[in-house]
Amino acid sequence: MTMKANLLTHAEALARSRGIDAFSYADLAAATGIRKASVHYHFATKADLTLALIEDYAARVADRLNQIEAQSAAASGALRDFLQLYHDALGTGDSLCLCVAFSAATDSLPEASVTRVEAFRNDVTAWLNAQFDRARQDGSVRALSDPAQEAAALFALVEGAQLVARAARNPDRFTDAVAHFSDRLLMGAIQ
Amino acid sequence: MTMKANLLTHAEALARSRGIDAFSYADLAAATGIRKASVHYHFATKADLTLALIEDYAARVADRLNQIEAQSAAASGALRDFLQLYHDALGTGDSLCLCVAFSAATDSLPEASVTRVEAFRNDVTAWLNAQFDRARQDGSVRALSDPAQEAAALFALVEGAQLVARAARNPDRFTDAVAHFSDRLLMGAIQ
DNA sequence: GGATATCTACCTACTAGTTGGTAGATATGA
DNA sequence: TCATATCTACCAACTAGTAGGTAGATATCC
Repeated sequence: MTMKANLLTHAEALARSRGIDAFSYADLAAATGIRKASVHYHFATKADLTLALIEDYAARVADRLNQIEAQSAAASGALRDFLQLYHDALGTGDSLCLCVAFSAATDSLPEASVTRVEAFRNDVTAWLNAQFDRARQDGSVRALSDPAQEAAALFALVEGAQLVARAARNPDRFTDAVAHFSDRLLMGAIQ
Repeated sequence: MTMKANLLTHAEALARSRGIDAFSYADLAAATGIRKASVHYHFATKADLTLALIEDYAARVADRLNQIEAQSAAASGALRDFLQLYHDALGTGDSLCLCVAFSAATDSLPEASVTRVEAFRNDVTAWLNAQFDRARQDGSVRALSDPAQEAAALFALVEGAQLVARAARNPDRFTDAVAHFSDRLLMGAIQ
């Protein structure tokens, strides 16, 4: 792995476990074994670093969502995988998805990153919307209402569930919070 | 108002709009017109300040929830007031409820405050649980499942909806995210 | 009543450490 | 030789927190 990729990996882990405000170039230098000035060589400012973080993250999540959509036989299956994805992002309960971490610290983020996070949120919500549209066709979600409404609600639910689970340092809290929604996903023969 | 109360008011506003990490004793001194050392006179350390903040906040919210419960003729009315309370906490979209702000910054909080926030979260969830129990009696919530499950889901939903609305600087996003739940609250003759 | 002592609420001036960021030298490999 | 990647050594600005002092209100004792 290149040092740049290595720095991004460590920065992402730090941002997700501590928050963007709560890690420094010194932390990053210590984690990778190079000097602080060398970190600045790869990411001139912290604004550059946060933007690289969110872009890298958004690309990976987009790939994963496309993959989930392609693999799923019904909307319910895709939504179940989506819940699993956000559950797994918690690790042992000490890590948030980067979007939650960034949303919580909007004020200390440069404008470009704020805009990029907003675009990411919109993309994920649009993906959820598409799944609920599918569900309207395949009938794999019980008691379905308006897809856009469902998408907004589910996105807020998983973000909030992550926050609660991480604060309690217990990933089971995520499962508890989404249980009611999970129950609406039908386990039809096709999935 | 005493200077101590004044400091708490400003500190709460700063914590809710910027986050706990993102305001300093210098900011607080500037906001209240006294010197930094005088802020330390009232709150010796930032740990003391955060604990005072959450205790003050928890007491006020508990009072408000008791009031809501007492005033409501049906569970659906209490839950509607609860949604309104969290909606209003957003202001014009630049402020979170203190619980969300503190949950997002668990790592930079002293242990005592983390514990206090956790207790607050449990209290609010218990209150929601009680409302869903009531709903089981008065039938004012449509498609009701297990009260504990509903409480965990609704709490995560409002926290996530706050995060999304604040990141987008638009309180309407909160309303969108909770719309699906709102629709389940019956507008019976008793409320 | 008047002296003494204590308390509240603030002050100026400081410390030790951290932050993001820079200048310029040096090593490494194509 | 030249670009890439690293280094040492710094900087100004900020952080929470401390030391030591003061004006004025309030209590206590003779």
